[in-house]
Amino acid sequence: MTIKDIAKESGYAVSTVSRALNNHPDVSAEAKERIAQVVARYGFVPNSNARQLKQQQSSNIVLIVKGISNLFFSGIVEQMQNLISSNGYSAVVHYLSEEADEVLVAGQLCREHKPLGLLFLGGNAENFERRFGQIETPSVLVTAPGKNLDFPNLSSVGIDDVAAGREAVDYLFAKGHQKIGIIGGRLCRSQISQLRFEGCRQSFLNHGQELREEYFQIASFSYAGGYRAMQELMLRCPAISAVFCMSDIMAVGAIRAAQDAGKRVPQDVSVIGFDGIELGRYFCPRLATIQQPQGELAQISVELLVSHIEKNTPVRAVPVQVRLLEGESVRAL
Amino acid sequence: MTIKDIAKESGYAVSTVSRALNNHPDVSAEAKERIAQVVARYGFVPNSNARQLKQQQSSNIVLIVKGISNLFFSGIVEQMQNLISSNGYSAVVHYLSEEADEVLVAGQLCREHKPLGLLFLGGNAENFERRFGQIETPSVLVTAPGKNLDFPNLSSVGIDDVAAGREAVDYLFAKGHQKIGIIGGRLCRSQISQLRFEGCRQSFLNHGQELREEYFQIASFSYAGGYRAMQELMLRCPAISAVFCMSDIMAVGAIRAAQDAGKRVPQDVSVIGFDGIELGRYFCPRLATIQQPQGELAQISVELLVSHIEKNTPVRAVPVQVRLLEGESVRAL
DNA sequence: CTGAAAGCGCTTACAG
DNA sequence: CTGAAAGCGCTTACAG
Repeated sequence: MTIKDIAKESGYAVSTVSRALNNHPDVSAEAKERIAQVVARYGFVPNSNARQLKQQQSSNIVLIVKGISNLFFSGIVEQMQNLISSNGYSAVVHYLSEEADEVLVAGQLCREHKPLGLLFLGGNAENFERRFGQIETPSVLVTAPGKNLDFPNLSSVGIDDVAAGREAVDYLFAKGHQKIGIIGGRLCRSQISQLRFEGCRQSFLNHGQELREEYFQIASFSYAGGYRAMQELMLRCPAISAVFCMSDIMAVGAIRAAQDAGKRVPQDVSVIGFDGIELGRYFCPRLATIQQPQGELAQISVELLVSHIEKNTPVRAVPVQVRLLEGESVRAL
Repeated sequence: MTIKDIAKESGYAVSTVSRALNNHPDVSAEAKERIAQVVARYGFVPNSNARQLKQQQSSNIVLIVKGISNLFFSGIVEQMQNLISSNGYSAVVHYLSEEADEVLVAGQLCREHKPLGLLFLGGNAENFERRFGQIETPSVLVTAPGKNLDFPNLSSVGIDDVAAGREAVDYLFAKGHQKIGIIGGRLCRSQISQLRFEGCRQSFLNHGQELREEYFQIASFSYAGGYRAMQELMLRCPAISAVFCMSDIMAVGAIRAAQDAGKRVPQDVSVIGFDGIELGRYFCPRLATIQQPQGELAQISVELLVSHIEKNTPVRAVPVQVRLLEGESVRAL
């Protein structure tokens, strides 16, 4: 069943059928009607490969997501998909491992599939600096620091990771904690870890302390990563009374490790996470966390992208605000 | 940059370039070499729209997933993506809401994109009975009851939901519980809920009880759904000492509701979940649950699909086994 | 408002 | 082993 069959069946030429199918203005009401009937009768759907080949682009917006098991991202992806559909485009999700070079992959995807736009969830500024210049597709970098990235087709939306990291540790100091541990990603490999760590350092300085190396423990962004890191930290620095984890998932793992070591949270040790995923509000104890605004992130990114695609509006770097959720996992000393 | 440019640059005809690109046997080593160099120099990637249009099909295997926030599915999706890539195909994930008709959407996707194969994660037998006949693409129905579905291009892989539901409740009886509540999906709309419920009913009968209607509470498959359902249940049947939730996510919500009502889990009320997601092993208390074998489900489904595509092996209905994880959320009375 | 025709970038018989 | 040519199913100037 092709457009040719529809043409034959309806008595119109293929060009007219094509125009009717695409809602072009100059098609008579009668032609529209008759063609619609035939289309409906056969449940015809145009072959998108042919259409896209001809048009030299698809109607797809590709989401490039680093880490499928990232609960924080999956909440955003869900909302983005809805927004993209309601704008008349199709969302295609492409998952990458944490280590993959998202910009390299994006370049290949563009040549292969000619998407209309790209949404990067997570990503490293270094990769963008190195090879984003080759990509001409309108893009938005979401929840990754896009500062200093100056490309005519790259917007960014995200929080201030330094300020957010500082806020987390400030909160622990405000609650009277003095021995504060940090669990986060490898600084040389994860830019957000680096920035949040810098925020921690500032908070320590502001409170008259220096952030000693042994108080920081590297972990992968997973339950198991948080678990092992907390074990290490408790062993190495048993005096620690509070820990800041750079993701809620890590915080869940860390809390479990504390409990398995016979410590209660928050009575014996306090934990604050980062992201504000839904799980945190059901976990026991409810997670204290720095919440990123998922809804805003999704909405602003899609808006920026769509208006760039449709109206060629200039790119922007839009900051969004975090919010401290107190939860139940931090106690005042 | 097209195959034509590569042809010009390398001095060969487009047909030779195409053959070289696709690793066809009868291309001279020299031609292969020279063409590969040009391809590498320009970072050329063939336009997949053109290729797929010509070949009348893509190299895509489409995953149709009901519910993006379904943690149980996302674990499987991750593994499937790896397996699909390592078999030389590309995985495309398409998320649907719980209410969508997956078979209707699949039909459209097939006409539009001509995928090589379809993997359904979740789905309702009724939808398949009604319109799967129109789909000719090799397919596998994963983790949804495919019994009695007799199509020459539909395999299925999944657990025995009746037996699994029975096992969950049997376990609670074995631990001495007598007043047992059930939280699950709407029976008329969710087939797995129906089957698991039937298993519960059998367990009750085997233990000389009848499963009374008020002991069952409908919920959506979410944290919030489990939370509200547990509130209802505690209000309506305060004598209940144990609850079986038809998903781990629901169980997390239910436990939180119990604790917010001042009850400890498992001391005051026991909870067992279903699925065996990673979170359950870090939640406090560790979740008792009926674990579905994610790895096996992913592996067997992809194997069935690929061998059907490549060697036209006949379809099969493969059962997999669940495993009871005791966790810490159920106590013996 | 409608139709005939060119062409998007590939693949693949067919001929040599 | 290589090349010239047809054609996949669409869209879109162009002509009328």
